[in-house]
Amino acid sequence: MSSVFGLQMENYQGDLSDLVQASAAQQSDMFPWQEFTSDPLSFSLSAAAMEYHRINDFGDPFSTMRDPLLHELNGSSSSYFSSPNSTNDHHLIIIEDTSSFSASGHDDTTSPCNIFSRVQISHGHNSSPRPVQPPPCYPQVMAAACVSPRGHKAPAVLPSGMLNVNTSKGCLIDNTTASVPVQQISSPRNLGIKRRNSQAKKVVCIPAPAAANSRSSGEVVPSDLWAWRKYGQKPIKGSPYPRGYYRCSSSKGCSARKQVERSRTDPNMLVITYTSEHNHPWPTQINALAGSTRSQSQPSKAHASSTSSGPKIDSPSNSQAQNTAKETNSNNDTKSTPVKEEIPAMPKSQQQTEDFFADLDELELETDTLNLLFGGRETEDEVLNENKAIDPLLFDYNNNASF
DNA sequence: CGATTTTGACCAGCGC
DNA sequence: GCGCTGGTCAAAATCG
Repeated sequence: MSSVFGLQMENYQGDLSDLVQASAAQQSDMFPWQEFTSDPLSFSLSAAAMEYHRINDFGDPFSTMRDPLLHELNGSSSSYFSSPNSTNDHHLIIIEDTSSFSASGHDDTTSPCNIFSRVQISHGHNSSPRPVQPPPCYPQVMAAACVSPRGHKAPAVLPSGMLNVNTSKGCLIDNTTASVPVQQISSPRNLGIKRRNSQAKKVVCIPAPAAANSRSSGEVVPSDLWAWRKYGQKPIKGSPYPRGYYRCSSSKGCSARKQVERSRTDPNMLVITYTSEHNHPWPTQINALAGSTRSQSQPSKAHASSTSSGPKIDSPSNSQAQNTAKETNSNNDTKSTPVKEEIPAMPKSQQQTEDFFADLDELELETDTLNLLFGGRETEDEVLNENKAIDPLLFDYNNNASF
């Protein structure tokens, strides 16, 4: 299973998938990951959780990006998680990019340089990164973490709580030190693109869990904790894979959108582009249901083979689980649904990582403790922040401790 | 019946 | 100005 996660600037000049690859290569060059691969898992979930909370408590430009898959990438620090299994290391490298690249090669000058993040999980140190030249103004700050696949229950999900991202500070620094982006600002055409791409975007590159077992035309959409409704699909020039367009269905009026497409260079990778922000908190058990997709409302079916107990509709993570189940169900559907999440068979090499996620229970406990440490939140904003700070996936992990 | 997915059509921006 | 491409809309189909 591919193990590259990437969160990066949307407005990167060139193919996003290429960027993903480039990111992997660059990061490998920039950071001696192998030095981390031996780090015991104990390194730290707790430390990461602490850092995560610290980040969220002290604010972050991404904090407004309530997408659970995104905002959790906020933060500063370079915590790193390593799989106990060094032979199957999945390194989540979170990089915050300060630059603003236009997907069409133009600079988006309106976008704060630090509103985009880049997350990436490099392959294990055994893998040889491609000698790709990093794009201009590449992120100089990153955090790394080892993220194990969710296994058969939740593929391609970013364990938000596990992620630590560099704060905007690093980005700002990078931005100021970057020598490339400036030159991209001038073309009059940029203005047009700027208008179109004026909204902040985040690109998340994650492994396509269903690549191995999905339908040939199928696409695995890793679930995040939001409810998404597909409103379009378009073939993308230069890519054999269509791009799916989704909008948030958790709340009416929410302008949050995301695009899901496979990397043209690495079909095992999914490039998810998030646009706009959610104007509502994370899906609660109520709105998660309300906004859930058709398949999401089939928890019983989704978890039919699951050892978990009954439908899980009481947390955002459940929504996610349902999303995952949704994709799984799609395999059984006679109707062909190109864009579906699927639950990949867990590779043996990843089975060991289950322990890793099992440990997340402990992490959640620690998270709760941290919440206490950081004081109670009584105002609505505080509650909201807390909502953003707590990784719903952690709940999912707990609820699905059996996987 | 309500919500979602599918898919062709439409629109806007960009390159030539 | 025209064609290409990407993003969105909306009607029909689908599903529980």
